[in-house]
Amino acid sequence: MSTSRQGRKRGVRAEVPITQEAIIDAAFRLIDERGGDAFSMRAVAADLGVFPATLYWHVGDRARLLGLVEASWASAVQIPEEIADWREWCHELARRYRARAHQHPNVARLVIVERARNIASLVLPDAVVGRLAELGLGDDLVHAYNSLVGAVQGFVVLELALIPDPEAASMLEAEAELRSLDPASFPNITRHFDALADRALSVRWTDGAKAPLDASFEFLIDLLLDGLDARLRASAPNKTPAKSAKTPAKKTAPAKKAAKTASA
Amino acid sequence: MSTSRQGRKRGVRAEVPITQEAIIDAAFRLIDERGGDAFSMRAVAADLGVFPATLYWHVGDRARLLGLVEASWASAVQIPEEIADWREWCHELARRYRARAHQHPNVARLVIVERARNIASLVLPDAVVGRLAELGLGDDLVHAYNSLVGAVQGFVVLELALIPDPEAASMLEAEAELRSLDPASFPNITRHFDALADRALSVRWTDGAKAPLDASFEFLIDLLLDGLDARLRASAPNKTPAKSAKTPAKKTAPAKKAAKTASA
DNA sequence: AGTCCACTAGTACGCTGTACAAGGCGTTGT
DNA sequence: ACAACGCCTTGTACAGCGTACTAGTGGACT
Repeated sequence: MSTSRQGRKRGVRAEVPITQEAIIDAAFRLIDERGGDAFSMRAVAADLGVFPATLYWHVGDRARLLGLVEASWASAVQIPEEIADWREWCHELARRYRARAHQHPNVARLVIVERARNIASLVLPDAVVGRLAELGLGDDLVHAYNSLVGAVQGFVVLELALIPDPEAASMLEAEAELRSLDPASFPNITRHFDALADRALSVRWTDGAKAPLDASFEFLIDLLLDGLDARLRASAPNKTPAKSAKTPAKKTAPAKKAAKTASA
Repeated sequence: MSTSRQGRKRGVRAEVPITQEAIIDAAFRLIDERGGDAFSMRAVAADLGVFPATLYWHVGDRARLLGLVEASWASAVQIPEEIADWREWCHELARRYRARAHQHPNVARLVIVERARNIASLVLPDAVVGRLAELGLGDDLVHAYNSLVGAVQGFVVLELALIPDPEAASMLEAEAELRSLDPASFPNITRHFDALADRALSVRWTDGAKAPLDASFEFLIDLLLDGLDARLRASAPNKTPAKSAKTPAKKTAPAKKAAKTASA
């Protein structure tokens, strides 16, 4: 990785110019390829063949760099266009958000929780607020927003959370430990072990990046949107704010793009 | 905090015996009072008036100590008894879990995401699995479990996530930054700013521990349980697996303990 | 009385984030 | 043409981190 050892003179400029974007890219690659634990100011500087203080000159401290990495990560998730039905729109955005997280799980792990606040990370929230505001939720707007965002982001964080440590031995050890749980202490987990094994949030030994919980995520999103839809229906029974989805439960709904007429 | 400076001779036992529980308690108090950043092996050792190596003798490395702190934290949330209705039961357990997190936010922040896996932290999952298994969800059991656990834990994690840093100055700065967002870039957030200000997940400047999102949490739980209930109703319309809650939407449902006859 | 072992003092190594002085180079002003 | 300034980097330094490691004391047991 390290492109060139330090052999330059004192104030000489690097042969390849050190820009803020180059530093962000290097940090992103470092985290992505070698994991979050490998990320440090020194490691990023070494990757660029540069002393650590250089990073402080260009981007600032560690938290700021992580914030920029977050912005770079989040900027790749596109806001769905041309989806008229608000439920399909929310569903698709959630899918894209999670897909981006699974694309770079090491980055997502660091970035979603640390949440160094930066303006760039507000474009997704703004889009969600805009779509929900059309529904006429009134005072519940902020609660609907928090519920959707919190549940989706939170699920992804927990799904991608590291189990114990990246040693292969300890993974087998974790599996053996879970398989030999005492039925007297944990009667329910042991009884339904086959249904839960390596698929339930605390009953697994494989990383969420390697064993994704796709079906559970779809289930969660459907649960939330069904609940929200029911609430809308109850408060205003005969006013369809958008193309109301009739099928309430059928999961694996194909994301067929509903006509044009987006962005009222 | 530090009880006694190092003045003892080489192999002499500490005047107050150093047990595993004492170390866990010291770590818990340290994190709780001075924040997660203040937590280190050396700081815990200093609090006990002892050298760091002593901790490694009694509990092992940092990850293991954090796992024990998690167990101590989680063991205080009691599983509801004598609540017949499964929805009220789930709601109450979620409330207690979150209440425990808000009781020690600094500890919860560290512990929920790092999730050093330990057996002790499986008693809550086991209880949830047991209650959900009664509903006859079939293959959806694991998905219902993941949805509830993921959403609840995830929401709490994001709610308690630190905003930028604990300086008072930067909080005002963050507020000013959010108040002066460009309406051209973020039209929806700025339009509904009054409804979102300091109450929406990415549009706030106060710590979740100081400004809890109670109403949003209740909203989320209702959403999830309503959705799950609708799913049950749809798959088996005329079989009431438990006392079916009739009111689907009315939030701020008082947690009146429904009769006895728990644990079938 | 002798032996062992549980347990702690103390040291050491390599790592971290980040502040700071020092100095070379391109650009600009005169 | 020459001087001065300011950008950008080198290099050093400091305090703190996790965690091995050795040394050695006291009490318990044989």
